[in-house]
Amino acid sequence: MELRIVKDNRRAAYARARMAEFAARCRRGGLAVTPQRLAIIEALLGATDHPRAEAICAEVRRRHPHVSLATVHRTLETLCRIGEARKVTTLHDSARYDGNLEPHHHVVCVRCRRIRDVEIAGLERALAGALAAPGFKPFGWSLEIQALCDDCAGLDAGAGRAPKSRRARKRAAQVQANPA
Amino acid sequence: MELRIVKDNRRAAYARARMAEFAARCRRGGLAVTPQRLAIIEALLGATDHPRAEAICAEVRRRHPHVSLATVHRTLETLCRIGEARKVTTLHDSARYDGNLEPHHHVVCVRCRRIRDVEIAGLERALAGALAAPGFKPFGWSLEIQALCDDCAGLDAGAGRAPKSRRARKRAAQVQANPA
DNA sequence: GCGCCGATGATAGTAATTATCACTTGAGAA
DNA sequence: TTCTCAAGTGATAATTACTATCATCGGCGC
Repeated sequence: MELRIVKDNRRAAYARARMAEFAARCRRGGLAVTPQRLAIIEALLGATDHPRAEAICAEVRRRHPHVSLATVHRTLETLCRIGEARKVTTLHDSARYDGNLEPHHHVVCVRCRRIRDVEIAGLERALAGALAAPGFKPFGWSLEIQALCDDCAGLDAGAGRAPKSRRARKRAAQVQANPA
Repeated sequence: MELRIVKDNRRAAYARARMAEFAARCRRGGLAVTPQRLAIIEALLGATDHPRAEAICAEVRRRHPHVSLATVHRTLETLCRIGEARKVTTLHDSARYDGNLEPHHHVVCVRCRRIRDVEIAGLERALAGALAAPGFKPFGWSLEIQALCDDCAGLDAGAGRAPKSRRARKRAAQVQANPA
């Protein structure tokens, strides 16, 4: 298996294509198309460094100095919900530790924050030697599977009840649409 | 490729083995063996739910009610540094967003928090169908490669200078030993 | 053009770390 | 065993990244 760093220069065309259909996608997702949302998705598509909300906000403010950081936070979460963005740091709420040093991977319920260890037979072998990303010295790796656990999937299918995460109980409503 | 949830009942023996060599490993890492550290690694090895610092602290306090939450935070990071624990949430500092919806993966510099997109040819195909973890409804997945970027590796090899992350500049010193 | 409900800005509030610092203690030296 | 001292700890203040609240604004369906 071969690893290849994604080139930044591929991005311009991709960003243009995404911007072209953004308004339609918003409406399809039941969202109003606002100048803030346009500016935020544009800034996100223009960045290849997986920015934080603060960085997006700074970029957006170059043209729209009035935009609030709170709006940027809210909008980025909204974009993830309708599938227009991904959060790289799935469970960034709080640090989670693992005593298991054997090679293994994780299934994560994005709603209740449950994490289970899983083993994937053959994956180590298949990836061996493929992790030498140019410009980096790798020392570990792990596969993360984003999911809803059966309990949470049941809740979502039903009426939608409160999640158990710390920050943001309202996440309940948000996660609803994320897993297509 | 086949996925298998790691059974909790395997853990007791594993935990015992790890505890048996913990003191020696601490000394090898240049760390004092304190009752707090013993209690914390024991609590971590006794848990299969990838606990937060607060949960570890609660467990530890059942026997050592005086232990400080700050010590638990510090110790967990220390354990990661000497390789006795793993942090599941590699970049939990702050939320990072990605506008790239194409299937891809990430190389992460744990020191300067740089993230690059990478593609791994054949990985999608190899894993197809293998992600059905019993008890979960998966909707996404991604491989994370933990690394030092060349810049940071250079710094570490040299004298060890300040990192760029937000929280915790002292992390500089800590990361030093992690990538074996 | 009108009106409504979602969206936004400003700001206060919250939670998870992290820093600080005085005091304690593990562990090698004597 | 006792001594010494740097590493480790507890208590708590400080920081930071979000999240809630709420008055106001403005897309968008009519």
